[in-house]
Amino acid sequence: MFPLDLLSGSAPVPDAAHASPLLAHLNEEQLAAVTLPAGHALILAGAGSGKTRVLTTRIAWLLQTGQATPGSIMAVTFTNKAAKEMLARLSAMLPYNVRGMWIGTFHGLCNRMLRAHYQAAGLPQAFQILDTQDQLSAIKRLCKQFNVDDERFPPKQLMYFIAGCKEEGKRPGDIEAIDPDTKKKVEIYQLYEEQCRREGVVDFGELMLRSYELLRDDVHLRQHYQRRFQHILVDEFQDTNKLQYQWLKQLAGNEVGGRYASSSSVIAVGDDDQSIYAFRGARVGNMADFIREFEVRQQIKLEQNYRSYSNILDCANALISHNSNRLGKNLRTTQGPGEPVRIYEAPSDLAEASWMVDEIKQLVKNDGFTRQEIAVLYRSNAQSRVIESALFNAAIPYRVYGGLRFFERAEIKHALAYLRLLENPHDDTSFMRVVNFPARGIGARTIELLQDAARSSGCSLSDAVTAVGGSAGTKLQGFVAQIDVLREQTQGRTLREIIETVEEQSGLIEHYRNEKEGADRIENLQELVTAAESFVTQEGFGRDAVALPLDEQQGASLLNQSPVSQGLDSNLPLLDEALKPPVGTVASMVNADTGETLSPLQAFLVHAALEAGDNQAQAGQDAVQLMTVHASKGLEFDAVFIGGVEEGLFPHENAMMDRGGLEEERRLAYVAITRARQRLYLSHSQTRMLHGQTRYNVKSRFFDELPEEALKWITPRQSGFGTFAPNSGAYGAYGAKGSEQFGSNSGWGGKSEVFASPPVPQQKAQPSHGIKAGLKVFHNKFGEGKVLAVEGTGDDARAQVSFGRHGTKWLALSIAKLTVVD
DNA sequence: TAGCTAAGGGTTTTT
DNA sequence: CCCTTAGCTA
Repeated sequence: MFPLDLLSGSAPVPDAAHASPLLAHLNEEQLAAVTLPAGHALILAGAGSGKTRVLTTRIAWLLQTGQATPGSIMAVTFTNKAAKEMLARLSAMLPYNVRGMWIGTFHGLCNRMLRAHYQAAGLPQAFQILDTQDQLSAIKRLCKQFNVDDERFPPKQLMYFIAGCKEEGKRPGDIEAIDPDTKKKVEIYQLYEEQCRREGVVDFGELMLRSYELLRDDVHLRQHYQRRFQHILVDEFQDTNKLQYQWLKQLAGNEVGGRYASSSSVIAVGDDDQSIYAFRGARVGNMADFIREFEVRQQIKLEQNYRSYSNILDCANALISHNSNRLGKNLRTTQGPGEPVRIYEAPSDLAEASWMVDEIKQLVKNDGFTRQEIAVLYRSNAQSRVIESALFNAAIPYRVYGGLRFFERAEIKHALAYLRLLENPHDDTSFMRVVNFPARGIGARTIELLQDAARSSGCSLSDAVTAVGGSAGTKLQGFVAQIDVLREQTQGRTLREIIETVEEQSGLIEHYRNEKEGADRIENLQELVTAAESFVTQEGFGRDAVALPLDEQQGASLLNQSPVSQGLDSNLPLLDEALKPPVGTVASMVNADTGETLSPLQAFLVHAALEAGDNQAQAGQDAVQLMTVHASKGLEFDAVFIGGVEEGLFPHENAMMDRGGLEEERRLAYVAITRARQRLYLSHSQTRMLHGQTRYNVKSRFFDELPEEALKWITPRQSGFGTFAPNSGAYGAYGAKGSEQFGSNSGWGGKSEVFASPPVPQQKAQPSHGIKAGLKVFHNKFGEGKVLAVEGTGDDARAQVSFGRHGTKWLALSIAKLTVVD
């Protein structure tokens, strides 16, 4: 579809590059990508093709060959994890400190830019960042204040609306609202913005949007950064949203007649087949737009896979080939076919889990797999429960990814709220969070009075306490006084001392000491102190910026040599911190206009908001890894189980609603499959407990899209058809031992329906229509389907029927003609 | 104001 | 089925 132009007509690669040990062991595709000549380029990096290696090696190569200086490079990633990995690999390759370089997440870099130019951006110097929780509570507060009907406008929905608008680059004034509902939402969006400005806070979307607007509207700043960043590298480009792409365009250079014909190079690295975040605003279309708008001539495909055996890759390739509008890519390996992909059909989710456990036991005992190299992946979190309990009962250590992260925990948020109030008493979100925690006898009524007072005088809650009379007012003033005392007490103390004092004096520690489940929370509060401590040392606080270690001096001199600086507008008061001697990330906290630095506490609060911390629970030793398919992206394991590969679940029924939903589900399956190095299991279950009721699922259509030659069905033959003895609730678990002797490409559980219809749940009264959950029925339009549930009686009776390809539908039995199939 | 009970709602998720 | 939240009562 697009011309693949491998280095043809390109500038000669500097000689030094060939001699460089950096480039050793790169394959042809990788080498081409690493040594791309200046100019915009797209690298289509397949799963397991060494994408991160290419990115980091490219940066190192640019620096080593003198084509770039550290200050002229910007590398953007999506997650902190990816940014950290890039930094770690780079610092291993380069002889100097890389922390001053502009390598980070979109939000991290926007934050850095806004800190440096807070005045131009119209922000207070020490603006705080709202995470999603904070944002929601801010919206709830606002809705209460302005009597917004939370039935018609649920705060969550308003939050999605506002975040969505910002991701599209839209301010309230940019939205064309015709219907009254949208008009109201825009009005609330406007009020929310005013509230944020009053309180001196920004949400995640605001970081991005404000930074974009700053570049768009300030020609000097824009030109400065455009001249500076000669090399822009973007990771996971398929996950960028509209605003992020626009932001990149501002940095990329001068738009001439709709084209980005600047001297800088934008290298976008991504994989359209692994785009799984459309639901949160990611636009795969940015890849095609990038090719068109930047007139990309250099496209390189990294298709050599270093992860999996070919049976696994054949499955992945075959599956994804069913998608349309792909940029086109086929993974290959030199590793040979390896083992077949095993497919298992279970009678129930319980049996599926218990089969997994047996199989895992075998893998560890007989096949030499380590537990931490075994992953169980699932489409939705709800599936983890059965698997967890099966693993738990078998005493197999496991670790579940996802859930609350460290800085999102309630006790941590409470402590942070106190800390934020020390910095900014007008932070009403933080005020509300802790004004009555631990309990101080300040209840809803008092808060209402306070909010009324604050609104009528247009001030913050903290300033309004004197306006509330009576004992309520006394209590409120007591709280504010307590914060003031804390601020006084912690003046000039180290970060560690500040946090310890706050945790103790606020009464948080005491409160959790009296709570029965409080021990963990106290431990976390102590962990917060530790986290702050390592933040201070790692990030370079407390060090004398003048006494730079040798590596940093080298880095500094390199940075100062930057030829880019000559092109910069010296009349601008701005100075990029990376052009000055770097002091770790602290440098990013230097305010370029005034030279002021954020205090360690301020910087730590920014860090806490921007990086929610580890996403994984107890870092147990050698544990089986459990996670959603989404969470598995970017990871790899020796053995992978993908459970619940069923219609309605994977592909998920809700995903089928929106356009392109099925294709995103398929990409999701593609991501899941390509996680496996050696062994891959796909399983589906005939019955599954969901929302308290048993559902009958047919196996996923994705099975039909896999190549038979690479598969092996391992469902054991049952003694007769008694698997579904009517009214029997429990199904025995199957031992994996010897199960494979039944495996064949066309055998049990394959293309043919093996098991009889599911059992009919026992019912007290038989409805007259004769439709019952579990029955197989026929519909003139949708064909054969399975009844999942029946509701109501008489003319109101309706049934939920899963029609496979046509999805799951609710049908009124008085209207729809359903006939029962044997 | 705090603690309990009923009701509602339940893809996927990073910053 | 199970968790979160809202509303109600002591």
